[in-house]
Amino acid sequence: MAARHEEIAEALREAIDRGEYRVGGPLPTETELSARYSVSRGTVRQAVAALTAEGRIGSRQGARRVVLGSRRSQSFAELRSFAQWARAMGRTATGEVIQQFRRAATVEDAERLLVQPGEEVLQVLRVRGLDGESVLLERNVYAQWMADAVERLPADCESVVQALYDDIGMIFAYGEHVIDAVAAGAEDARLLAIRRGSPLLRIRRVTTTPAGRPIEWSDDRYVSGTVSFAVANSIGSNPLARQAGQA
Amino acid sequence: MAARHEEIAEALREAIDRGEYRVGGPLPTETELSARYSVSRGTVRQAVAALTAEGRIGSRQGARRVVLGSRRSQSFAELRSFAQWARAMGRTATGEVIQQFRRAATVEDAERLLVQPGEEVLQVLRVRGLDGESVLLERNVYAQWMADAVERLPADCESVVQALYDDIGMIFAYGEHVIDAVAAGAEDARLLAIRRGSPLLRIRRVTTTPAGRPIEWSDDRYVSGTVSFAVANSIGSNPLARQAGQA
DNA sequence: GCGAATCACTTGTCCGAACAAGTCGATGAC
DNA sequence: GTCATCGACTTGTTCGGACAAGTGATTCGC
Repeated sequence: MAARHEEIAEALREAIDRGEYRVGGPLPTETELSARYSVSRGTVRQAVAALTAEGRIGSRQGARRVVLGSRRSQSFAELRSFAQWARAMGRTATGEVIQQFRRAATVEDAERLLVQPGEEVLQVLRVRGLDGESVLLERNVYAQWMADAVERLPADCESVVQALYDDIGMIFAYGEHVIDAVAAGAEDARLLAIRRGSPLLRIRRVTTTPAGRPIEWSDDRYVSGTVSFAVANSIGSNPLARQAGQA
Repeated sequence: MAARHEEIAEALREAIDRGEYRVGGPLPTETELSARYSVSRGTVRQAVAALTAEGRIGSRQGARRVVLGSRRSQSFAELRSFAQWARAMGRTATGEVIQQFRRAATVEDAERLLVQPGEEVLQVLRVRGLDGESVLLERNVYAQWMADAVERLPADCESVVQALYDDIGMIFAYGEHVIDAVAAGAEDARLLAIRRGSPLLRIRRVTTTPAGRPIEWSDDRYVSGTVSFAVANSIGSNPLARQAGQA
């Protein structure tokens, strides 16, 4: 954290969590904040824009900004890495590779990974746990240029993202996620030790490098009751979009 | 749409959808865009910041911005209104009130709606359909100051949000949502005409006015396979946060 | 007493400038 | 051929200013 506007944003977050600014109450004006932190109004606006995007404060032209709520849960540790998130929550993540093999890319694979159909891809099936309990079944398909590095990982690798960063400097920069609910199939039920037909929260995503190159796509299924996702939206910006159901 | 930076953002969105900028390819530089649209660099940055937040483009210091993907689905029609979303998808939404009564606020109600425990609230149970098929069970609790207006609505009101806006100018400005999966209970199964234990996608949310005053909280349960949610995240900003499971 | 107009204040938009930090290809040394 | 250096280019950060647009309390007229 170097940028001044990030420091200010963090200071405001902490002030809200401390209760310095009451929920439902007003935030100081831009002019007052710029005086307090000795920065220009533009820098203050960058800071409050971040809080607005997080749903912590509301903003309307002409009126003071309003504190909408304080984040009870750790809002760090986001979608990126299961292990990082677990650690931030004070829990321990485990992982185990059940199946791993190379195959030719299907049309679907090719479309998501921006490669040619028939090109080789690496498919991996992992079960992941939290404090010893299995909570997540992960089906990943990696692009060919990533396959070697993934195959070198130990079968019980705790954090894939971290390991790939340490090994080859790979950064998972962007992700696109589709969330829905499905019933556990036979394989799901067996590997997660739950009953067939149990509800699972399914997240399908495509991850890319900072340069926009697709790395992998994944089908993650969480056991009901173990994990939930939170998102804030405002009349101006809607980070989450609802889509019609289709497989 | 009046602001220049919004016009430019929309122009860029359309250009991406048209394929003018290839997926995986670079966007023009800020300097070039500011020349093309005859605006300052700051205005261009506001425009591209919007696309970055939507996950359409990636941005790194020093390198050109990259097109990450074009939104296939209508990215308008967001979390706000079920009916508005359905209409945008070219489908027709229906709604029917199953149950509606006033009761004293529980501690939980009071916390979410920022009112005193014991104060009167209005609870409503609705079933909503898409093209005649029941897909959503909605349990709402409205704050007292909203109760009269809600009770005046017809039982088969198609769009609650729209009706409340037309009646009393009420605007649903901010929402906080928690998403998980649950099994259908007895009541869920009966009202949605599905088997007990079927997976449901559950969205719990609190909605507030532009001034930050809580209007209602809601527990929405979608039949599996009918609706999914999409969200994009980047290394810099994560609109979606994962939370540990707890009821 | 009550509604309408007024007005100070606050946020939104846009400009132009300067410098810092990072990327990426070209150049050059070995 | 390979690798390090360099330099042009691009995005990130911050400043200061000006005006537009909207809010909310006060004042005023009736």
